[in-house]
Amino acid sequence: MSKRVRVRFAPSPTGGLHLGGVRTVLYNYLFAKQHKGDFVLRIEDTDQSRYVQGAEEYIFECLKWCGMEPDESPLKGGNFGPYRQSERKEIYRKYAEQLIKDGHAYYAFDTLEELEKMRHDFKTDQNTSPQYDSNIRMKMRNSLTVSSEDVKNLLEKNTPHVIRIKIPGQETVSFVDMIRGEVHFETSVVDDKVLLKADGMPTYHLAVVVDDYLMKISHAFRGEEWLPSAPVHILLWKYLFGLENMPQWAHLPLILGPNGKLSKRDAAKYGFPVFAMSWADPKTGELTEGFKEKGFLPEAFINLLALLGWNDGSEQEIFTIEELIEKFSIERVHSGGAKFDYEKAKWFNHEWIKKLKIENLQLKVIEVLKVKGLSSIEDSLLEKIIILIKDRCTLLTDFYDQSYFFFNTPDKWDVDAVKPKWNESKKLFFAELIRDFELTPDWKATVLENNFKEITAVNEIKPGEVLLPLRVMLVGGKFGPGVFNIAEILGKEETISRIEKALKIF
RNA sequence: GGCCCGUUCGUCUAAGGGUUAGGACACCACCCUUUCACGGUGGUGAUACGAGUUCGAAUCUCGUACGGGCUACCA
Repeated sequence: MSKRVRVRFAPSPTGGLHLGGVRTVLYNYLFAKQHKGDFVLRIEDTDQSRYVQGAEEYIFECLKWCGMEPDESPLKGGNFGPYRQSERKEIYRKYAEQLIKDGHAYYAFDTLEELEKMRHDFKTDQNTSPQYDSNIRMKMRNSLTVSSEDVKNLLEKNTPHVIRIKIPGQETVSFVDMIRGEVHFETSVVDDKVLLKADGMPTYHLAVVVDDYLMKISHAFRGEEWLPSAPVHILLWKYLFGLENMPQWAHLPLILGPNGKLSKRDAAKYGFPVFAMSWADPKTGELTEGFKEKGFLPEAFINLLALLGWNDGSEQEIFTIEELIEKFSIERVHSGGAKFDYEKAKWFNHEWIKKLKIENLQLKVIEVLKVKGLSSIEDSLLEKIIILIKDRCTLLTDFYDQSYFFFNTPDKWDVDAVKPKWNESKKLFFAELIRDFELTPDWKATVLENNFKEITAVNEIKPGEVLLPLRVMLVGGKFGPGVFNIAEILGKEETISRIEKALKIF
């Protein structure tokens, strides 16, 4: 029988959560939900020098916004805690020492300067970045080269040291990746990675293996950048817990920017977000805008991310999270990296704005308008406006640009659009229009349009000649939905007052 | 440099040896629209290259080229 599905997302709290990270969460989440398994959030904060205040809370916020909350996490707890690696520090040393006892690891006392010297001294044209590996380890200062007596002494004197894995010299390490199939590595080109740092904290390599074991992780999905260190993890599994207990791996393709791996620089350079939510660096104060703040719906964000490297084989592109849970399959994830296309991302959002129920959309629009200083708008009024403009909105922020004129009487007009053809007969026309509107009992767009056309006919004016001026009078410029729809929503009093006000200027 | 992964329209991708190589975004044209959008119809546009296996290759194999990742007491 197969074991319970348990997956994890294991970010380190160092800053904004980017697209690739969210997609990794998503694939983990979909897989867990589809198999009625558990989705664990583990914080990998073993490098205190890179720890950033607030980054962990920020990650929780992002997952919440995306609607992918973990079943177990530092916040929520669970049966396999603690879920912060910094709080599990004591656990790792035991395993590292076990490895030493079994001859799979050793103490290394080399200082940072000595390591640097090694990299410099052994550097050749053939080997531009020498590694601490089976060829070099015997030339360094470690428990393989120093007498056991001296090692004991050094340890007793609390000499700073690390524990390194002893990678076998000639061995082929293979494993089956759920996306890539069988992958092989020669151990002769793998280096003796540090497992336990001088500060007693584990490195990623040790921590990921120990925690995946202790947390009973069944499937481990992570970014492709981890593929080169997979043999280290495989070997650790073999030495520590047995290959038969190892989770199944899947290395997800990278999400690329215009030039290689997507980065924060791309965001600044090309004007699209890379983080799920805005992130303010507490040190520099630098603010990077997120998809949420840019005006994306979480449904659309999830949807576009899911399709970046995966599809269900059909031509369907718009998926709800429920559909994704049902149809997702890790085997159909691509092996090649995907370049992020912001135009397509916006298209997804547009589709979702059209698809979303008005009630749901309304809540988001209220937020957007509030940010712009428009609050306490009557619900039924807002609903009418949303229905009228939603097809022309791609981002949630567009709802402001497409609707502010309903709430603010224009005080500036695109006079250039009107003035050149403005004349006395048009003035008279609008005077008559005002009189007509005042007497109109049924304030409906269709009625207004009919009356408008009748008056143009009587005055022998082409409707097109006065339609644009009317639009400019009502909204200030050459934009917006149908003029009579706008007038209907504005109401009789406001419509007439706007015409009168503009008439004084034109 | 070494190791690993990858390569179908500009971009995301479909096609489990036999299709006029399909769809979506973007782009272009036309239609709708007396604003701007939305929408509709159509169009331009791809199997990196070279060998092999096969009656037949985008699909399998090998090589080349190109792209990406890794090469820290970072994750």
